[in-house]
Amino acid sequence: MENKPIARTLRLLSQLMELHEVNPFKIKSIANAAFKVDKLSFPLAGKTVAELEKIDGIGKSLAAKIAQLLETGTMGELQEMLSQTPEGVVEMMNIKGIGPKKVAIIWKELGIENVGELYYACNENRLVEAKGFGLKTQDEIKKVIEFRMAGNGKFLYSQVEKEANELMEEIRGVFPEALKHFAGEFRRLNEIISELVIVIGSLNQQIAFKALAELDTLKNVVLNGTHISAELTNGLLVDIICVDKADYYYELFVNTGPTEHVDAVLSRINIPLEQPETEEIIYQKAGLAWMQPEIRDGDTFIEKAAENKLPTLISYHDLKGTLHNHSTWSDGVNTLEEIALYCRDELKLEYLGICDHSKSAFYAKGLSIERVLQQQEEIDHLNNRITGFHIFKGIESDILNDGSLDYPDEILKKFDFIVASVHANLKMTEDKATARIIKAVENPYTTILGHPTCRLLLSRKGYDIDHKKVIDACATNNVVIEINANPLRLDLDWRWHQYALDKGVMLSINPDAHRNSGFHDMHFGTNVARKGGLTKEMCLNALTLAEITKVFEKKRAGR
DNA sequence: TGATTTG
DNA sequence: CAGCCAAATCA
Repeated sequence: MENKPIARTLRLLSQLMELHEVNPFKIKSIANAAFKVDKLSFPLAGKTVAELEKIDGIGKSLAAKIAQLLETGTMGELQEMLSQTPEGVVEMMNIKGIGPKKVAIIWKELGIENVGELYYACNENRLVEAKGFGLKTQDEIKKVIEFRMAGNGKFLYSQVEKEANELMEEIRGVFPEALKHFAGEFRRLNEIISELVIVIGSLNQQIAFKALAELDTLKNVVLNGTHISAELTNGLLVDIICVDKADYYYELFVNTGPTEHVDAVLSRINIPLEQPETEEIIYQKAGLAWMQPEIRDGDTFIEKAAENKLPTLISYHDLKGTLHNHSTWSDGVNTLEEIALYCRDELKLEYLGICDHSKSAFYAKGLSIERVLQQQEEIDHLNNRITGFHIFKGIESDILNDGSLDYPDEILKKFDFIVASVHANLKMTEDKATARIIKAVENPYTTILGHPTCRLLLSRKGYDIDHKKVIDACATNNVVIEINANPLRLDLDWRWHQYALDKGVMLSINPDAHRNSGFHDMHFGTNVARKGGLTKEMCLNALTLAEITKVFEKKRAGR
């Protein structure tokens, strides 16, 4: 078991204890341990009880609990608590805006036992009756539940990828001869997946059904004509379509979708389309260059395909460095040196931009002015010691309420580059939020605008901004926009990439890594950048060390 | 820590 | 009765 699930289990335990009003000191120590476990740079699995006890924040009783969790997969105390709590009540604690204290009131005072009932109660205006709740909280809860309902059954690409590939491997194992490929949203590299579609050619559906029903990765396998519907173990719907070998490429094209794209392409074909032998032939007959699945969403690229002017999409291996990352100086897990060596030796990158949190981000151990100076000293040392690599001094500066950055100019001056992003006060009207961001973009010290909308996919809407105005401001002020590569963010949304690129705004695929494994997220960032049509020429961190050094210097000279 | 909501 | 404080929650 990895540390993440351990931390999650401990947090759940602490929340349940709070719900059931257990001794607050106990709750505190468990919540604290959950936080600490999540921040450890080494795995807990395999440690003995004695070793566990030595870890800061873990005492005798917690060591025993974690050992039990590692051994049995659960904890007695947790099971005990869960048995005393309706499932729906546990689920309510995942709703942003209400914590254990408020859930306890909803459950015990109002007798509400699941999210559906809670939604109903909001609509009936019953929540305002309870103490601690007012109209604003009720409205907020209602909105959050509606957002969750809209995302029901949907998964992040990152949550699907591993299981999807395992399933494909299994299918390959069972039917090595058959043509087969992902289609649908997954093939188009969409950030959110509501159904996993696979097309198999040259296979009888009866035979396929029997074999697939045996697989461990699938449940609820049902045969329905040429379709086999099923679910992954995580609950994602799977649609496996069995077609004749001769129809395979046509069906693959149609089922890759989206419908608007398929219709648009097929409507350009006048001659009968007889069982094409590749997807390319379909596009060719439509007078189009073949389009990668990821650029088939929207209508931006069809025109370019007609003129044979499709962009050469960026790929992961074009990335030469990584900007916007966190170290132990703020809320990251790895030390500066560990990160630098990992980037140089494992990822084969030329440079690293370190952007720990700025001083206002208290919850993330944001750097005081003094700590900024100390960190920069350490970076100088490391740059002297570590050869064939460069660390840029950056900061992720909070954009404060009024749009200003988080340090005085004398300090801002000391950074090689600055990522400016919003973290607090997300409930703003579109006008105010846009003005706030634009003010930050106009600041001569801002190099990159970080996660522009602050959204968390499937979990938080983020705030509305006038994308055009913000992008225009970036164009005039020579500010790069981040594609935050965290699979929950992917913000700037790919639907705005072309608009930005047309305005001459560069984009940067930033992992926002808080641990070395977080650099992997650049794959997800690259996926959506491809959807947006990003080329390596317009990607800031695809520049070589020499090139990006010049870009930073030029920006600094311009202020 | 600091903002927001509520009582 | 305005304004302040305390508690819960989030980032």
